[in-house]
Amino acid sequence: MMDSEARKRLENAGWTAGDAADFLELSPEEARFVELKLALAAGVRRFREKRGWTQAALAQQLGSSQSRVAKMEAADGSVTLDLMMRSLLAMGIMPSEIAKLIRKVESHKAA
Amino acid sequence: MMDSEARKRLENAGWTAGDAADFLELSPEEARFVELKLALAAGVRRFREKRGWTQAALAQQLGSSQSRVAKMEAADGSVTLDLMMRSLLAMGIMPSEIAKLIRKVESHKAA
DNA sequence: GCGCTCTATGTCCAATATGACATACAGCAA
DNA sequence: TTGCTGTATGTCATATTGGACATAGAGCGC
Repeated sequence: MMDSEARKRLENAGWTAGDAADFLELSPEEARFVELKLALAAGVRRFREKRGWTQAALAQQLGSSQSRVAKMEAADGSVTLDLMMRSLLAMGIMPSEIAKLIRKVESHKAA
Repeated sequence: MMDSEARKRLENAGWTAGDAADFLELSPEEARFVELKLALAAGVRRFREKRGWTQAALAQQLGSSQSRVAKMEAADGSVTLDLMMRSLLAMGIMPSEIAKLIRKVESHKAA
């Protein structure tokens, strides 16, 4: 019931360090969700830099702010998947590319 | 392939911010974002039914409620991608399967 | 050193999503 | 018909996310 919610909130407070695989207390679904966010966050940064855009430029494209973009790329707990997806789409990334980012998530799991 | 169906559901979901939903007035990014949600919503329903779960059962797994699951499957505008992703993961769907759902969301007819 | 640009982090509060609840509807069986 | 099960839809109080802003840090050329 509240178990996953509470734990998610808890983890959100300090999950910016390192690989998602070391969250030993997370259930597989929770771990995958976190890894998903990390993968998309990394994707946003990668594509943005590839384009030579600043965070402020992407923010403007999104109608958001530089600080939000920074948090997003840091996979801050206060940033939703929605914003990440919108960012990728705002950079013209195709769903097939997004799918690639997601497909990579399941690979590394044991810890 | 499912353009008209997607559009119908989109209209049913009351998707645009202002007037009656019209798919064709959305920018390409906005349209892709909506289609992404539609695809994931359909995926949630498909996998749930495949498993023989009721909406209430999935809701319990999620720590959510039947009404929210119903809205989610209807791609209601009040439901985030986060909840959809969590739902898929809660059903044990692998990221590679989710990637498949997303990969299918390629471009629709340009305005 | 300074100044400039880009990024990180933290705090506001308005906007939005949330679960819970009520209730209506659809289908089916007795 | 009634009763039961599952789904749809609307509302609401509370929780969470949003953009905006301030500010600090990092890197770089001068």
